[in-house]
Amino acid sequence: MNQTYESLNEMQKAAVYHTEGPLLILAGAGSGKTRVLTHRIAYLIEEKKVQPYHIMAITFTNKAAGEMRNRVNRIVGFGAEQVWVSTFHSACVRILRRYIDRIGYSNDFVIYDMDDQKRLLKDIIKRRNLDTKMYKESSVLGKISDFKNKLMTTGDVHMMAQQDFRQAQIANLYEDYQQALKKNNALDFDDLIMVTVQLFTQEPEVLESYQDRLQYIMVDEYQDTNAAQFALIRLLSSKHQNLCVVGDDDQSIYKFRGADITNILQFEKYFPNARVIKLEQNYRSTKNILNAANGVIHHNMGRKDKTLWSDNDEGNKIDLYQAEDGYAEAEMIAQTIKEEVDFGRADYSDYAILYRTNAQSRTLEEKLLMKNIPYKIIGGQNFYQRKEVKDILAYLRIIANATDDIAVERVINVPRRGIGATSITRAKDFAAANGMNLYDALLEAENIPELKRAAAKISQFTQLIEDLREEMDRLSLKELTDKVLEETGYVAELAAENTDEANGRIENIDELVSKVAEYESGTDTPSLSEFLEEVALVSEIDNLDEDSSYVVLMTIHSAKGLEFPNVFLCGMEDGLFPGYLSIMADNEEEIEEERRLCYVAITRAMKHLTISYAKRRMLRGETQYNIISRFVKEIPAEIVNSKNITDRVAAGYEKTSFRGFGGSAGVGRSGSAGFGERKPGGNRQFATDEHRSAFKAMAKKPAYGMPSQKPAFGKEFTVTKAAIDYSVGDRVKHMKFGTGTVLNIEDGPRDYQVTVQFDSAGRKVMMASFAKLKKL
DNA sequence: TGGTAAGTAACCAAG
DNA sequence: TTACTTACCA
Repeated sequence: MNQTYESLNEMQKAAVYHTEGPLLILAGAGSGKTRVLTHRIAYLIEEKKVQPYHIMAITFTNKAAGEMRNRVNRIVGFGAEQVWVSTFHSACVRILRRYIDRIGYSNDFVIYDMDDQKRLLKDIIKRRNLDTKMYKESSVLGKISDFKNKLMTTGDVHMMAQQDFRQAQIANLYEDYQQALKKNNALDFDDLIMVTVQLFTQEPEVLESYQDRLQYIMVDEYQDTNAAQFALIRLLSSKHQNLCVVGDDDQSIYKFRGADITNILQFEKYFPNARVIKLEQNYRSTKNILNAANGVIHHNMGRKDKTLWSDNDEGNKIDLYQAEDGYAEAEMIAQTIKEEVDFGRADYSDYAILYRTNAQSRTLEEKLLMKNIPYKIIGGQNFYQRKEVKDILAYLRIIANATDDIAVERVINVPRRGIGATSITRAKDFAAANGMNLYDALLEAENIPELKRAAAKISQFTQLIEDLREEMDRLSLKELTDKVLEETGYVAELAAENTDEANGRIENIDELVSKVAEYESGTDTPSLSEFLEEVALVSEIDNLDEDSSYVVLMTIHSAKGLEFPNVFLCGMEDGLFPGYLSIMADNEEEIEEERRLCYVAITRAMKHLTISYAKRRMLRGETQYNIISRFVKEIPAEIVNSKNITDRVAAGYEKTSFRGFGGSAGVGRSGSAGFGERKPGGNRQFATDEHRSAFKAMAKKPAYGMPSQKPAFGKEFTVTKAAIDYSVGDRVKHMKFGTGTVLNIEDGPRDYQVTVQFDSAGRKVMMASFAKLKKL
């Protein structure tokens, strides 16, 4: 036996050697599952002499697929590129591009993202004359997504709705939406999976050809699969039965997008002869970190019993900081990182800052910027979802697919051509009345009497598109894109604006052009539609580069599957994490999902975990007072090193921040709107020079060092204890939360801490002086 | 009829 | 705090 496999532990070996028949690998966090998967592929090829062509590995992100690909290449060498390593979505696109015409679609379909979906559905809701308050696109879209994830057709939904009026309306919307997609020659993300399943069920010989090809199938992050994905892999593997899934029920955190945890909990039911192997040895984290994670996750019921253990050192205790507010928390994090890097104890790339919601990134970003710490924010808005990028892509989409109404509507008046909402509506009505696509209607503009003067402008637009389309074959993709920019005058308009924001947008467009060029030179047979497809399927995490030296900021969701020597887990407050909604839901399952998320966060850390929370925090414009997260309390106290924030950054924080930069709530924030880095969108990464200039730009902003901020310990901090006229048991009224009962009053150093059980808003802990409670 | 200013609702997480 | 709708003016 090749010594490659000798480095594996017994359980890992068992998983690698079990090649025939269904196999469920329950792989705890950091237990080396990717290693097992790659070695398993190597083993199949080298020892079992399976043709690489017969092996498929499915992951959830392109990044994970790329990594697996590299690792397999490294172990196996020649032939490995034949292994099909892919995400669910790209695998389905590849299958559909080839065969979707068999079930009545066109092979050159486009892929709609969330934004496109919303636009499409919004229109449909309007056309059905429904109250847009009652039927919001996002919630209807959520329902439709659920239907598709469960493989429910419009017929199924109608059937289910029966005499439920609202449900029937939603079924109608679903039906209209599917029709509209088809008319636009488009599929949404969920369709990619569902339609592939439909293809396989309706066209057995297509299915069989894939079954014969894909004799060994492996699925990573199996706990995140939904019913449609499960159906897909079940179909594919049903002939040869060599399905190996790897997952961890404790890390199932995507219920909200349809992940069905029963896929993993009941795997043995679906595959009675399945072998189950548990990987419980963790190679990633210190004992303390692991114990913290175990302490938390053991509070969940209904999980497969397992306990992660480790041979690693005990390591440091978990640091726990309490901060006055979100700014102080961010300051602490930035300061700690800076000190440790300056001392040469670590590199910036050793750090990740994790949070529950994307909104938290702003404050952190601000503080990192001030301290010249290079960072990268993952998430928020994907590069390809930014307005200007989507606009240009829309032009390309129209050129590739004239039936794409959404793209047409998006840019028909961008840049301004004097074609207003009314004209567009009239054109759309005309198109709808005649069963045409919008673009075809536009071509007829001269013959639509209602359009009057707008007709000429519309013709100019269609002429522009027709010209571009005509040149398409003569030009490279890059040239075509340049041509679009030039002919539409898009960049020219932005350039004329000459604001920071407009210039940022131009930069993004330049970046798009280089991505086009990059794609073109890196592909044998580049095509516009393939480029658009790639663009539709990239995720934020895909462009995380481990080799660059920057601190990474991201949500816990994005962090799944990654690891970092040092992790900051911030915003650990009830109401933020676990989220307000999950607490309100009064449903233990929701809290359990949040708890799993917390488990994922903790287990990202290899050596050092720092948890922090703030006494008060600005959230969508108002200050909130939250108590420490219940999850923190579930970590065994003896491995927690509890510190007050001032211990850590006493000098740095109190002297510079309070006075100069407004560490207090309210001040400082206002400065963020204008500095140089504010190109619209999410991904920013700073080299030192950019930092410096951004810093300068920021320093100029009057908001910083505002005179209104009284010398240190202004009124924000030295609160005279309010004379309170209520006591425990009294009924009180709060401006926002309404009426409630006082549960507890604690005498704090600066103020009274009052716990109130509100009748509708739930339990809140607040400072008496801020809460301004009125006795009833 | 199209563009702009004030007013209002929203925010969890993502391929 | 921000993104988007409604009301209003040219």
